[in-house]
Amino acid sequence: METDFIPLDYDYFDFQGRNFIRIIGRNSEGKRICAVDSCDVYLWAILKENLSKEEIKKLLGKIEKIELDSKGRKTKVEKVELHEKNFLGKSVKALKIFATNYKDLHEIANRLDFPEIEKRRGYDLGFVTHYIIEKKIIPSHRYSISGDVLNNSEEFGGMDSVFDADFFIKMSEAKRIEDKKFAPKILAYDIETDEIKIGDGEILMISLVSENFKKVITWKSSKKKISNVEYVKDEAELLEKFCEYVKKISPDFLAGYFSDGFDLPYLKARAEKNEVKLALGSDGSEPRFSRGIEMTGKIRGIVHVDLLKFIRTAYSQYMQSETLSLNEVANEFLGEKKKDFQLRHSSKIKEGDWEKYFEYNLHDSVLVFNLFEKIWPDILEFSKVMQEPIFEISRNGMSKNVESYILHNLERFNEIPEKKPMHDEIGERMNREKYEGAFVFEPIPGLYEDICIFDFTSSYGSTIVTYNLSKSTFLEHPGKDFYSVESGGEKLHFAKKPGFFPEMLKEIIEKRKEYKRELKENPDDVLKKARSNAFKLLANASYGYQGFFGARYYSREAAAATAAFARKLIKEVIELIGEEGYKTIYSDTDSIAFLINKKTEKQVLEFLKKLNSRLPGIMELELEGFFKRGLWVTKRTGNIGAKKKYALIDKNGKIKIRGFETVRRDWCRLARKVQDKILRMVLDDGNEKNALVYVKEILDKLKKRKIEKLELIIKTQLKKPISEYKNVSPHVIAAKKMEEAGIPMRQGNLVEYYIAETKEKKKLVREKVKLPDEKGEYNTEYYLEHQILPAVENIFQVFGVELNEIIEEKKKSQNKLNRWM
DNA sequence: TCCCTACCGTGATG
DNA sequence: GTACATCACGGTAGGGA
Repeated sequence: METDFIPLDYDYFDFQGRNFIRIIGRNSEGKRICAVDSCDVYLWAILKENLSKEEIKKLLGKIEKIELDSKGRKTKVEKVELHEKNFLGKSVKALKIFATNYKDLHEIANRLDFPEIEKRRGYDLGFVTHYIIEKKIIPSHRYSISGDVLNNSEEFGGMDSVFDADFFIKMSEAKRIEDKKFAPKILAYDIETDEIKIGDGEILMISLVSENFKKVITWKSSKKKISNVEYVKDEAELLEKFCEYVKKISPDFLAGYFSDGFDLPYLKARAEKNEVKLALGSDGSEPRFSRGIEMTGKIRGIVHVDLLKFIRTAYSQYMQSETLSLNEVANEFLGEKKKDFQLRHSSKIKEGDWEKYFEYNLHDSVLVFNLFEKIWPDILEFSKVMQEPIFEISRNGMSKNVESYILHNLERFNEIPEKKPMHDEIGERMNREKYEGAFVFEPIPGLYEDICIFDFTSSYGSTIVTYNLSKSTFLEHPGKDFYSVESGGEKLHFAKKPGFFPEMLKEIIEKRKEYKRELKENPDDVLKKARSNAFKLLANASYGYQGFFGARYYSREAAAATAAFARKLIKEVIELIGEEGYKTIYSDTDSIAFLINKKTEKQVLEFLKKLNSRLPGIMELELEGFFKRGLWVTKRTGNIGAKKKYALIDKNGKIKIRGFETVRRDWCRLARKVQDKILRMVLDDGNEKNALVYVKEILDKLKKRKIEKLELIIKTQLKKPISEYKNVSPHVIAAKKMEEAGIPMRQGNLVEYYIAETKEKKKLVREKVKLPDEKGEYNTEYYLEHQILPAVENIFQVFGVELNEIIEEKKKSQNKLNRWM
């Protein structure tokens, strides 16, 4: 049989002592294909230098004789070949040692303790990754495959008859073909339960949403007929019905939100309690969970995607949302919110409210479904670019993604993969001293007019490429042709001969530029946008990757040198900008803000061109924008300019605020709103007059308690378990109070509280903490002194206005007035 | 008891 | 499973006066 096919889900099994890959995917007719394949299994033994032919031959003979008997599986080294390879850029002689089973590679590596062998590599990739590298069956691309169709065959122990697929193919050939649009079958799901802790309460309902399919399954409430709602007898039947629908719909993706950490483990736990099998897998198997800090739930044959995880790695740093709750994320991506419903224990839900609860539950799945469709192009491109299955790329952090990209591109450089760091090595790396990071210019506080901002495109990425900075190009002792830079009082040297890491990164940056250019011509091209985005993220993460202690290609020297070269260059550019007659007012890492000093925008752009022609390597400056005004303030402690805090307004009146309390979620809404408004007024008007009137109004309102309590709620994240805090800060007290109220608090939870008036005089803020629904009056003095004034004071200071004095004056005059009356 | 400083902790920038 | 360093600023802990 021959068919086209998009591989989506990969796993492997053993049959007669050998490894087989099982790939589930779909063809263009919408049929579900399960393809089985195998590949060579091997590891590398890198030989010491200057071994004679004789010695190598002898060694080969010894290795070929290795036999294993581990865990009842008898295997042996099948074949050994000698190859000319590269390892960390150096050419080496290496033995390719073939084995029967991937799981035996570790054991074989342990047996290779011959003095002729320098290093053993390539046995810690995982079989799926190894297979993809070996056979080039890259996830999410389209292939034409051929092979025998298995139908009730004895082969693989009769697996084909158990496995739910339209075709079960023993793959004999595969070739990549031109891609066309692929619309996967998605099923979104969401559960509602009585308790938050996994398995503690009953599952009340499950909602399922797919293309033209909406359903809530429940065993609660009287069986009033409501469209989309299906009633079952009890929780056990609910679980079985859920599995039944999943099987019937047979989706490519089962998508949830925080479903790795909640929905799926909850379902599993309740299934165990009810003694029901949660047969979600295509072969009737139950979901499997990985142990670890963060759980992941895998379903055989269906790709389980927890959207929260992908959103966290791919988007969160560029998002506006203050939390990654479904409500906020859906609002930002789709402009849709969750339905309003006050969640409570089922025993407290009145008969008439159940319908609302069902709607709420169903709508959550609708949001998840729509979210999936929205971010699907990015998921698909990530998978294609990193060449790993969607299950992995949707969960991996960016360091893992960078590493996947590297591993899948090593062969072009004839490179043997480096190993993962062992436990002790990770410890050593973590204990290493921090290196110096970016340069930040200390601004002189003030309101400035006519500002231009330049920044370096992919600054650190371009630096790595320009100066060839990587583990394999780092020179312990400088040789002939090298780049060098000073960092932390020592000189770091890197060979000029291009290394594979900078070379790969160069390709990434070039591709990113190419797709970005194409996107400019055709802004609606979703695919190009996704691809451009994937390469952008990859380029941006590569610097952090080299400094990351868990990286295979970790190089603190390369990371330190990257920061050092970037620091040096930006200082030189600031110098050049000054020589041209402009005045730099601020700079942070890769951007420079300067006054254009009565010159025209055209002149500035010409200067930019001139600058670019003088920059080394692939370093490139681009125009960030021209701005009408900009404001820089002092730090609250000391009279120097605050870094990482400024506000800009462009010619269209568009405002950009960085670092100010306005953009920080741990300040109350009132303080943030007032500061935001004042910044806007000051930037619009160019003076403080109107802003002053406004702030006085607000202060007045606050004193008269005309501000709603909701505006004064402070939100802070609990970053670790309550017991681990050394300092008992207000948010820790609030978290403790919530626990006492029966709300389990875990790290990552957002704590909300306000500061209240107290009968006795209390010194510490934490003694005045109350939960939002706790009775009490808000503490006007606190909000005045610790929220509003701190947020606006130094803005007025720029104009020589001391807000404190004005308030004091007012008090004095009022006192006088009182005396008169 | 008050005051000062070191340190903790969160959440920003890039 | 976990990319990096820099920075502002509120708050508490804890010592000295």
